[in-house]
Amino acid sequence: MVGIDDVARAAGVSTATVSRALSGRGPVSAATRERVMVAAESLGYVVSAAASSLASGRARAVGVVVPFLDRWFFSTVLAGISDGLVRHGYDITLYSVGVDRDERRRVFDDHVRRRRIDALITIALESDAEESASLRRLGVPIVAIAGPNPLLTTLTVDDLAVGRLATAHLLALGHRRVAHIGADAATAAGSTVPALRRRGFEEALAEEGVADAPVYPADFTIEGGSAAAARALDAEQRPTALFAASDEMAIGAILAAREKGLRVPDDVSIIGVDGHELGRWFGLTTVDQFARGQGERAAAAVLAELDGAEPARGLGTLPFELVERGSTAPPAA
Amino acid sequence: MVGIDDVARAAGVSTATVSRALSGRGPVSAATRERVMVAAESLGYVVSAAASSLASGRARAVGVVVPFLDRWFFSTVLAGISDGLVRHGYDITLYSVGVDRDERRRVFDDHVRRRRIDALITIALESDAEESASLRRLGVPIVAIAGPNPLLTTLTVDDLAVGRLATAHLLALGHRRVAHIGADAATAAGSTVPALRRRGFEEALAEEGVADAPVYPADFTIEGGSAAAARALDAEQRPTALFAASDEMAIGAILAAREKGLRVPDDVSIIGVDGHELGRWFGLTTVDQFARGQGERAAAAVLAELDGAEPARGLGTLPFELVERGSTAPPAA
DNA sequence: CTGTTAGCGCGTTCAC
DNA sequence: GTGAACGCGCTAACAG
Repeated sequence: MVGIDDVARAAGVSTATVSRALSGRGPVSAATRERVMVAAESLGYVVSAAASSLASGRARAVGVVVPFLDRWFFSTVLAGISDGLVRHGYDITLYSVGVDRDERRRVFDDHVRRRRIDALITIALESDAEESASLRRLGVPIVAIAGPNPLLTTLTVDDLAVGRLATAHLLALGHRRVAHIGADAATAAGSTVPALRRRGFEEALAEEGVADAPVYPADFTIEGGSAAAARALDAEQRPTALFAASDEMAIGAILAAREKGLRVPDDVSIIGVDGHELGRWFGLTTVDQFARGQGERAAAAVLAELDGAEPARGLGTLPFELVERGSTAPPAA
Repeated sequence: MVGIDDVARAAGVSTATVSRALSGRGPVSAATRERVMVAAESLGYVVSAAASSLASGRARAVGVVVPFLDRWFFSTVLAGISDGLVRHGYDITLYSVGVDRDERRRVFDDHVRRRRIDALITIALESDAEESASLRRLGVPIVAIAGPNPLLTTLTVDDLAVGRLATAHLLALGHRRVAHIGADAATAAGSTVPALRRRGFEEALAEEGVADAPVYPADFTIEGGSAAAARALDAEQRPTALFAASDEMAIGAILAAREKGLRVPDDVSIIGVDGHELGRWFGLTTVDQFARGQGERAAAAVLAELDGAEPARGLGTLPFELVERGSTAPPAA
């Protein structure tokens, strides 16, 4: 392997100078730098990340923790993160964790901790106090794309507002028999993304005096959305509108409606949340949350902190926007 | 930071013994190992990956290179890889590269090379001789999920056969006016996945004596598939069946057909390739290639080589299977 | 089975 | 602006 001393010899300087010239930290005359770079290039030298990291404490790598890799939202956010980070020369170390608490502990306390990373980004992890503390102990900037968490720097979509916006859209069209597809009663108690969207739904309805709107729990997949919608549409008092807490569920709902011979939006209006690329093909009205942009912003936030900026603890508010397509309309008279 | 000597002191042994006890390499008495592990646990010690990697040459990390993160096939394969690797204690370093040759060079020659990884998995990279050589020079096991490449260990789907299978299905149903949505003429010359699928299409038709089947180039997205299908279905001699080289394009084709008021499969049969989870919702007949399984197999192959197995150069053949759903049927009389 | 010792390859003081 | 020397934290011989 060609090492730093090979380059030093070839350039007729010391290893210290090579290090300075190549890393850009510390003073080196332009001429020397040039000679070093030429020598390094012609020898095909690249620093050893391990050695560099050990000696400097920096790693040029950012850890990213996701709960799922094969769901649209997460892979899209990840793509945004990658874009933002790669341009600045950072590598990504990927950690995929499930919901199992012990597995999560193991990933955080072993894998993440032993690998030197300069910063960490988590997506939709909803870390409790213990996990947050464990993360902070890593001693690196952390950006969590998740609900507000005073213990971490969070990039947050106001999902309560998202839920209200979607519901308000339905109400404004004149719907009063509305059902929700999303968090079940148990999780609704917490402040996870699904819980907040559901609560936004309930609050918006309450303000309008609409009571007893049913909620059909589902797991955020097309399949789950379809099954939940099927139940909703079979109800005695069939709802005239459905608010699904994700686009994948909303698409499932559209498919379920079609299977029942119901027309969207004539017989039932459907709105989702996400801005899934598939949405436009279904004419799905949705609240777009710009997933890719979230990843890019997380990357930018992390880079800013690495540049010495103060951690913007809990300040990052992410945009969202109602996108009206054809799946919602006033209820049939 | 708590280091190995803290543990050594706490356990009353040398650092070498701690290293041996914790890594499991080298002889340690059960009693000593136990004491070391307790000490490590109570101190919250974890090895420094950088130091360990520097000293041992191993990194407990595998690099994964993908061309896209936010397309179903790639994120699904990645999920499979992650599953397979994480269970064995390996971390994943993720590299996302575009098609730009210079960018690819930079990623491979700088990022991948400087970071110590124990192995590399590439997905759909179709590396030319130069890139393959550059990869081999890394000196670690490499598994490429891609077309056969004598320079690398490849896990290959026989895409020529896939193309033939899909086309044969259409022919067996009695279709003779068939069109393909996939590789354009320029790329069809090569031996990329799209090119092979297209050639399989052409060969199967030729054998059946069907000539001049049109090909409509598209970019493997729903949108591209939809646009290509729209052109195909507007043709003078409208095809009775469409073979799209990916499920996303096939879904686009179904949507395009619907928009034109054509019924699938009554007016036009459509078949895809992939096994995209969405397929079942569209009743899409397809050739499933078990994306997640591909990732798992790549992980297993890499782990086997790391365990000392011989690189199975170019032997890995991946399964595929015709999945008949409702989007194909005999042509209308 | 265990301890001692010498690096792994580089970044960083500190003098010059 | 540049070089010498030390040490980052750990593992791999080698002795014992």
